[in-house]
Amino acid sequence: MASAVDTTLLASRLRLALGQLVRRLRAEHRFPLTQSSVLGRLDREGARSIGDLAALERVRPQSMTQIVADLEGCGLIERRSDPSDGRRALVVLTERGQQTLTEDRRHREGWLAHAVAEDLSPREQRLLADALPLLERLAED
Amino acid sequence: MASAVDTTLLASRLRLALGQLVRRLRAEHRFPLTQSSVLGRLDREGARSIGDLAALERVRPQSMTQIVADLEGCGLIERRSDPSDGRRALVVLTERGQQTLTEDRRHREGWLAHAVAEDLSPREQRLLADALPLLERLAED
DNA sequence: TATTGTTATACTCTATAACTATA
DNA sequence: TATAGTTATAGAGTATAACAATA
Repeated sequence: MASAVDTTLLASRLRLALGQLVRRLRAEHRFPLTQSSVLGRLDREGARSIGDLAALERVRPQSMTQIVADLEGCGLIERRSDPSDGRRALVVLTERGQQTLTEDRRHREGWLAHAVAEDLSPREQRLLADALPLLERLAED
Repeated sequence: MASAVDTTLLASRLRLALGQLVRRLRAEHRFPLTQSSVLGRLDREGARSIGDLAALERVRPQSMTQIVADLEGCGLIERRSDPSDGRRALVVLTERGQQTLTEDRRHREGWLAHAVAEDLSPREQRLLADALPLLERLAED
């Protein structure tokens, strides 16, 4: 059996690495993290209400209103009123949003994808891919 | 040989997970990420100038000035003028900063350490620990 | 003149509180 | 009255620009 992991130390180093990575990402990417995240989610999962998006992205509904307004201003998403409930606004990707997202992916989403592709060996990429679901679980709940 | 990793997709999912994790961390921790990072670094590596800290944490010197001023306001660090260069200000942990840091660690640094300890199996903790150096390398350069 | 650090100011992202509209 | 969303405002965190002090 492998030696036990010091979870406190692990968390501490993870937090440090996360902070630096996010600062680098913010400097490199065209879209704020949450906006990018919302675009990707709409692409993968289809139309969503603002409240749903807020819950999924773990921001307040008021914050999501602003995020959606910004994306709408860029022409990347559209609102469609829910026919069954006049209060709800469904958010969908526009064609331009779809294109922008695809472009972004095709260009490897900038710095991070480049770093993953260039600085990590195939074996290390595999290791990171295996560990990623753990990060996603930690982020989920 | 294992199948090749889609680095674009990997980067995309990693970015998503990072965004959510950082939002959760920001909500859970007593110190902003960078302040916490600076305290930990001073503890591990000893006195550092403001310019050095800025470079290491990848923020602007002006931002580090503010961060150090906040930490000084809380009594967690002290400035000492460098006897060999009157321009430089060396930043050192105070006893209280040391205590605060130790406390924080002892309490598992809050949410993240708890999540790592509770939500991940020992095997998964090991996997995350193995992948962590990769994240640190990505954050480094 | 180059380097270290500070001050002043502004921008980005998200939060809280109060409000409107629909159910 | 409860729910979905918006508007207004504030706060944290970091950036850029202009400046002061020392080398």
